Amino acid sequence: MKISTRGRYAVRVMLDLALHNTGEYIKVKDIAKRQEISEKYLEQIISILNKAGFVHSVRGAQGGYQIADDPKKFTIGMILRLTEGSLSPVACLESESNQCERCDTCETLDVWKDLTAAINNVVDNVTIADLVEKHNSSISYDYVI
Amino acid sequence: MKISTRGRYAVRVMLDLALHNTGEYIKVKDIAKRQEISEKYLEQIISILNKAGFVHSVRGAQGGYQIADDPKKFTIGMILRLTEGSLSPVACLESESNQCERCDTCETLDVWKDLTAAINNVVDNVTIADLVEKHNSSISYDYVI
DNA sequence: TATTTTCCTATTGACATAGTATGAATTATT
DNA sequence: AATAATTCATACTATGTCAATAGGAAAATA
Repeated sequence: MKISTRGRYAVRVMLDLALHNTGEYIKVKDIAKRQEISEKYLEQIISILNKAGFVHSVRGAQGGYQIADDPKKFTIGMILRLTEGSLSPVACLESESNQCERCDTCETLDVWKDLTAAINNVVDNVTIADLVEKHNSSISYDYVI
Repeated sequence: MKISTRGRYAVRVMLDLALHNTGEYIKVKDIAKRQEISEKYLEQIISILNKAGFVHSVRGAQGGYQIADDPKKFTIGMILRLTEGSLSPVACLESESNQCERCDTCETLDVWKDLTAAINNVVDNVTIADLVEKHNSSISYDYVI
């Protein structure tokens, strides 16, 4: 029941791009340095985000990445589902084709349905913008104290 | 983000033992047949339940297993945590020693905390007795219709 | 042309999952 | 006492995923 680094790093990449969205393109190298993540591994992860249109890229010197839309538009759920696949804790709830023959009489299925709903309810109601806001408010606390 | 067969089978074993709790000891072979799970694999899983005291066993001919207490006493969460380990989706929330150095400034940590709480809230509020009840009520529907 | 960057794909080591296999220990039955 | 039935313990295996690492091609800028 773990979210892999792939999914967690993807969220951090999106947040990093949102926080540093000055108009310039942001290099993987810089994200990797800030987030303390392997450059080469990050390349793979950001490539997933890129293919899905969550970020857009410019190649070559002075190239890099930008977040592709308003941070409000990206929920944690979207990012995790993209990078991790379905967040349902059992395969039977992913698609019709994954259903087993016991589904009709499965006494435990409702638990997994409730669990899936609870998970979705959390991750679909937090956006990158929320994390940006949280970050900014914690920054200003540092100032005040 | 998947619950493995180990955890899911463990829940089904506990439910099976609760449903067939006539006073006789129930053989792995019978559970395996009803649940369509490999006998040998089930042995390993029920052995975990046994060591934790969730079931108790009698060896030898006519031996087998019984659920060790009132089905109300066993939540899905207890069973899953026993067989799967922590249900927290990130390692940082499992124990002090798993915390990384970025914990203090980690903007995503709150999401994982909320997610953990949501998961726990579901699995800790469903007991084996609830599943028994659900099973019995669906049985009686079959009668009526 | 040289440099910087993204893009693409292959490979690797470690680990977990989902079993299978073998047999020892224990108890009831005959 | 012998046999059969059962749990208990441990080792093994095949497959897959994770978390990278590695090497270079393609594109854009300077």
